[in-house]
Amino acid sequence: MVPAVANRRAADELRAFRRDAGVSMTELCRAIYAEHGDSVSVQNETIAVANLARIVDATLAIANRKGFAAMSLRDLARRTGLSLGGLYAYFQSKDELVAVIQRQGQRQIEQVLRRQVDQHVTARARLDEAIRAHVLLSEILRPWFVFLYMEARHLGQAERRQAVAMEEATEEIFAAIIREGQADGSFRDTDALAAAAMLKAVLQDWYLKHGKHGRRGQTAAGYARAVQELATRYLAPTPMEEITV
Amino acid sequence: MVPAVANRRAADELRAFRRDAGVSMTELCRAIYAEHGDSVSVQNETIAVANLARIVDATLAIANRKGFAAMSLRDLARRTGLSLGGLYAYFQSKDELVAVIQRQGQRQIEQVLRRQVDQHVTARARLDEAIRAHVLLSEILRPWFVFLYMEARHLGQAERRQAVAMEEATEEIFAAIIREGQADGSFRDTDALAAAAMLKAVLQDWYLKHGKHGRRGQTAAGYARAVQELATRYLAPTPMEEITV
DNA sequence: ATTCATCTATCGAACGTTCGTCCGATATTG
DNA sequence: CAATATCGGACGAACGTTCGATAGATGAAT
Repeated sequence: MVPAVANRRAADELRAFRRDAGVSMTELCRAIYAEHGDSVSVQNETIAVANLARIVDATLAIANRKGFAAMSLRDLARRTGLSLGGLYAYFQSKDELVAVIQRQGQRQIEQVLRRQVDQHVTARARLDEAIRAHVLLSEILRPWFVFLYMEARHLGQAERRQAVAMEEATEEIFAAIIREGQADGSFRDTDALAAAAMLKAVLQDWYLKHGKHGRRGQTAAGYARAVQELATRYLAPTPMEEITV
Repeated sequence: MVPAVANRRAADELRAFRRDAGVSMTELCRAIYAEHGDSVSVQNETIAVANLARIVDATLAIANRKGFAAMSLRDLARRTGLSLGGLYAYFQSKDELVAVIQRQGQRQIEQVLRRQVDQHVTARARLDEAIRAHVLLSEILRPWFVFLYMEARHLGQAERRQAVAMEEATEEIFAAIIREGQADGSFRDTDALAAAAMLKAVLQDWYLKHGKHGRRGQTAAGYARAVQELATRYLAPTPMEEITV
């Protein structure tokens, strides 16, 4: 296939996923407003969600570039167009802002991942879909994924503990699928959790090193296929004559 | 093998590597003093190197926990036992401190990696050694590796550009070995750079998620073997009868 | 051996800036 | 006109950085 055609197909696949998965900045901010409405003193939902989206968008953009700790609320005010005082109508403190983004991001990501995986039956298909969904979702919500990864270690103890738990839950989705495949003989017998951890590391590279992959002409859909192939080869049942290693 | 025995062997391997590779905090700080002596106003080398070691050690510890931006020089003074003014005998500004640690860390890591790889001849042996050396070195210098990874994006443009270049150079070490193996038929034909990138992602997981691996009882030497197996299976030449994919 | 002058490494108070946060004033809306 | 949403200046705390003071070591002169 000509590269240009492959790129177009990859873009199509991404667009279709975005539509089906139903994730967007607006949707996520509506969820934040619904759940943390107490912290938001603005009553009008339309206004509140729109401004929350600008605030979250700007926070992710600035924090991705220079880190949340180095982002000042004056940076945030400038980029959102709101004033310093105006910002405080949407969160109680800078610390609460990072906590809200963390919690809502974790929840949505895990939801989408589970929903996508559950549309398939066989272990092979479920593993491929988990990989594909993770890459495409992290492409759509890249700043959000980077923020969750980079800022988790700077949270308070309780919040950090929960972030770690949520991340291991995502890993366990992969491990469970691998164990299913081992039970029905489609995957070889190896430490499922360790295999899941390695797959996850490769999946995270997609959004953490986005610049590099982009420079190399890699697409999200293409990367997903490469990781699927890695999983396939790593987990392929060992032929009898090769057991003597 | 009983786990306790395996753990002991793993610890032995790590100790042997530490001795052979000849890397240590003191050695690295001696290199910093030799190269950035202009910024250090302290003449006595023994004193200077000892205090540099305390400063670098404390910087890495604090930055790993809450990020370099959130580390104040008062934090650093408390942990090193030096005063605010005393710190400034060892660097000209907080920004210079992060830049020095970055540059010296990058240099030493790449040196050790190349030296270890060049002790072997065949592509298989060189790849296995590159993987082993990366895991063991990142185990010894874990705070340093984490610092390089997490704080690179907060540097100035010029410094960041160089950090990215150095990281891709490390990746190219792996890619070159894979190409050698493809040329002599010991590895299958696939995108060598993409394969190197995936391996590197898995290698980075070892130090970025150190807590998780530790909790699961994984050792550095054991992790290295797991990654070697991943590389072996992913790069194994495809048997004739399976080509019809 | 003692003294004194010099040099070195370290100290910690102080400076100007910027930070997160608050709150009375103002603009906008139904 | 009342309610709501936003504004921007002000506040104390904490920041990176500077600099004159100081304690200890060194070495030459007495």
